[in-house]
Formats: sequence, structure tokens, C-alpha cells
Amino acid sequence: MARMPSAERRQQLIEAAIRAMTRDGVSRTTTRSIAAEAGVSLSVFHYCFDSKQALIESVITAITDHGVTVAKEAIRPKATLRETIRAGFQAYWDHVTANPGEHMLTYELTQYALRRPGFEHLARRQHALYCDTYGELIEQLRHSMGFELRVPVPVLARYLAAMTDGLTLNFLVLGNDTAWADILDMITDHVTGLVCDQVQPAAMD
Amino acid sequence: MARMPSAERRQQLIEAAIRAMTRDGVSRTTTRSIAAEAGVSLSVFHYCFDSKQALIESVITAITDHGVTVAKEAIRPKATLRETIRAGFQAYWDHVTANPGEHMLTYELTQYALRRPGFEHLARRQHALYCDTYGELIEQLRHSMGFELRVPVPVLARYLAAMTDGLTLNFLVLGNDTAWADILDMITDHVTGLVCDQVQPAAMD
DNA sequence: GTCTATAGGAAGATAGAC
DNA sequence: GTCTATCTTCCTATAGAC
Repeated sequence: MARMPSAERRQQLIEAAIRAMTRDGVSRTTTRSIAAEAGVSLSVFHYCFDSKQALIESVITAITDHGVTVAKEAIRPKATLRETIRAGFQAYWDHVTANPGEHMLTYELTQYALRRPGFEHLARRQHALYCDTYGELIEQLRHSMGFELRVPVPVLARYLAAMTDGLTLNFLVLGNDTAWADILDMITDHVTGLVCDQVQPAAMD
Repeated sequence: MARMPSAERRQQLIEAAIRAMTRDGVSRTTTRSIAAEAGVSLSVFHYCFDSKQALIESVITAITDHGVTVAKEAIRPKATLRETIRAGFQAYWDHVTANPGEHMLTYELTQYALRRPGFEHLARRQHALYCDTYGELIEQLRHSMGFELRVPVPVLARYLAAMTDGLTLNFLVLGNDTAWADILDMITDHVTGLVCDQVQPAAMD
């Protein structure tokens, strides 16, 4: 194999690990299968990472950061607040249905982290970042569209992070057998009802 | 060790497996550790179960049925619909905070089942049962307290199953650092607002 | 930096005595 | 039914040549 700087090899191994874990599940993914997926030998793996745990730590960080990006891109201002919220939920949901393996992997890694002593902080960082991201998106909308909320922003943010997580897991288990659109409509109504308008709701920033 | 009928030994091993998995996590629980927890030798394990997977199948079934029981016991009619709903959420939440390991194990087993070919049906059964249980509880309340809903029962049931699941996972990761009571209040308001009264809301069956 | 080869251990499952 | 002992396989990690 061609020689390559360590940093690049590390990135290559992280991406290979994500592919292998998405395909086979975290518990069935071995250092050998990751090295094979990356097209390198086993000792190259251990040249770049001290241990399997060190690699997984990098994988969790990468997956978490990517998840935050996905959530942020789901919000695109529309004509009304309701449409903005509904479209945001839909964009997130489209990502889930289009990339079930990626979301499945996220859950697996959360539990992996919770179960390894010294790794709990990675799981906490992941969920805290999601809560913070929702909080930022709410504040952003609140300022651009001009409204107040009947509940504190952190409470709503925590609820949204947890609730979407639960819907996602439920979809991963039960699949597309249900009128998910009805559920997204219902939570849109709920969230929309939590705002008390201060200016014209149709006005954009 | 004392001789024992197979059925009893099987039950003993299932309970030992649940204790070991709750303590160590599913992936770190071995046939040896289960046998040790049950106080029997490794070959007794394989005398009672063809394989580790066969035992885990029994464990998943047991855990799922227990979870349904917990959910059903959370609902106890109160003076008003709102109080009934709020107390139901609280009872479920008290169970989560008092038995985090049990709920954690439930999530782990769901993923274990999703990842083993031929075991997906156990994960689906688990989540389908939860949805059905919520559906039954809703119908029961609807008849005893006399009201109609603005959304179809299966939609609300699916939402409640998924949402509580998400809140639980969020708690398991982030712990008790938040005003969870505010979130339970908020979802109580939401659900209460979904009913359109047909008779006196304070009347009990 | 990358390779081949192997150390060292732990896992699931089985054999055969009692 | 239960035991001890063992088979077989697969894993992480390392050693040492190139």
C-alpha cells in the first residue's frame, strides 16, 4: 500500500470503521474487519491508533459532530412558523429514512460509550450537543420570527431532542408501517401552540 | 449443586442472565459469567439452552413482558383526566429513575435483536407491544372518562411509546440534571389538549 | 510506514466420567 | 443432571524484518 501521512491514514480508518460498523454492527466489528475495509494490514491500524477503544473514541466524536450538522441543516425558514417547524421535522425525518444505518450506529455507539468506564462523557457530550443545538435553533427562530414561548427554551430543547430520538428509534425497529406524517403533524401542532406571537407571525427577518 | 428440573433451572439462568447483563452490559456478559451468577457450571448452561442466543431470546421475551406490566400499572384513575395523565407519566418516570439498569438493558437488548439475523422479530414484538399497550390504556381511559380524541388512537399511542422511550434514553445518558418535571408537565398539557370532552370530565366510571 | 507472523487470551460449545 | 477438562475459533495487540 502507498505510504501516507498518519493523519490521513487515521481519517481513512475512521471512515472505514464507520462503514464496517454500519454494515455489521458495533459488536461484530473487529480491528481486522476495519483494517480490511480500509485496505490496510492490521499493524497499520495499530500504528495509527493505540487501541481499538482509541479508534472508537474518534468515531464517536465524528458521528456526533456529523449529527449536529444534520440537525442544523434541517431548519430552513419558511413563510409561516408552522411551515418552518413542519418542514424541519420533515427534513430530519427524510434523513432518518434515507440513512437508517447511520442513525442505528449512533444508538449503538451511545450504548457502547455508556458501558465502557471512562467513555460515558462521550455519550453525554453527544446528547448535550443535540440539546444545545435544538436550543440554538429555537433561539434563532425566536429572534428571526419574533415570538415568545410558554415554556423555557432549555425545556423545549430537551424535549425535542429526546422525542425525535425516540421517534427515530421506533422507526428503526418498526419501519415505515405507520402514518408517521400524522405524528409529525401532531407534534408540529403542539410546538406551534407553545408560542405566543409578539409580532406578525408571517414576517421574516 | 442440587438437582433441579430443567424448567426451574432455565428460569434461574434467565434471571441470572438479567442480573449479569444489567450489571456488565450485554456485550460483556458471557455464558461463563451467567453460569457463575446462577451458581452452576458452564455445562449446566448448555444442558438447559442449546446456545447463548437461545437464552437471550428467552431473556428478551421476559424483559418485554415485564415492561408491558410496568406500563400498565402506571395508569391509575384520578379525579380529572389531567391528573390521571400526569400521574401516569410520573409513575412511569419514577420507575425509570428507580430502575435505570433495567431500562438500559431493554435498550441494549433491542439493538442486540436488531443486529442478529432472525432476531429482528423480537425487537419488533417489543415495540409493537408497547404501542398496543398504550393504545389499550388510551381506549380504556376514553371509555371510562368519556371523551373523544382529535387524533387517531394508534397515532397517539405510537407517539407516546416513542416519546417516552426517547425521554428515558435521554435520562439514562444525561441523568437527573434537568427539570424533568417541566417536561412531564408540558407533555401532560399537550396530551390533555388532544381530547374534546363529551361528558363531565370529572366523572369516573 | 508497512509488512508477515505470532503471542496470549477469552469466548462458545462439546466430550465423557459420575 | 452435573461435573471437569478440552476443542476450536476468533479476538486484540505486539515483534521484528524490510
